[in-house]
Amino acid sequence: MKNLRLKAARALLDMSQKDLAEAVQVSRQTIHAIEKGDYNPTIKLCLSICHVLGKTLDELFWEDDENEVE
Amino acid sequence: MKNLRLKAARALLDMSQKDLAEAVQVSRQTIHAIEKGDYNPTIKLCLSICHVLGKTLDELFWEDDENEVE
DNA sequence: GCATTTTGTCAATTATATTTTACTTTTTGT
DNA sequence: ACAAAAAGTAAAATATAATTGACAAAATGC
Repeated sequence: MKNLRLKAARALLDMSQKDLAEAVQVSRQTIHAIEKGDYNPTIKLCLSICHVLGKTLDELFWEDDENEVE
Repeated sequence: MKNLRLKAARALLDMSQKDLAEAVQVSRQTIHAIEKGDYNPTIKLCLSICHVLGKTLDELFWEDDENEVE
């Protein structure tokens, strides 16, 4: 359920969870929870994250079995 | 803000709001609100809708100014 | 090894997505 | 024109996304 693509995209820009959280104006815990796969963010937040990380929805949030863990 | 692509994709399959609502197990009002653009659904619900309608997240929920009204 | 940053985690609160019921307005078919 | 289905709308209740604060564990740099 982990979103490793999000983690990777963030790493590619050398951003910490805190950096991303501030960029999209949510709490650090929210970013952590999304990466961990604990719960489902709103589409609005997903879009904000995509814009900051320079990715599309399909690239970060489309789910095929290839891109997930656990 | 209206999501006309969702409406169109639904029309293409000859599904009513009620049909789609039942297929993704939410209320008809939720589908209506999403099409109207009133609020932001969760990514999980967006993914369910995509699967039922045979579209990707980018096709239905990516926002460039081309695809929206008002 | 030590200090600092980053990440992981938890509980309690707040904001908001979603439901339910109910009613009105449009659309569609005959 | 009429009936039936579909779509639009609204208020109150419920479920859950997101916040906040605080602390522990792991990673990074010196």
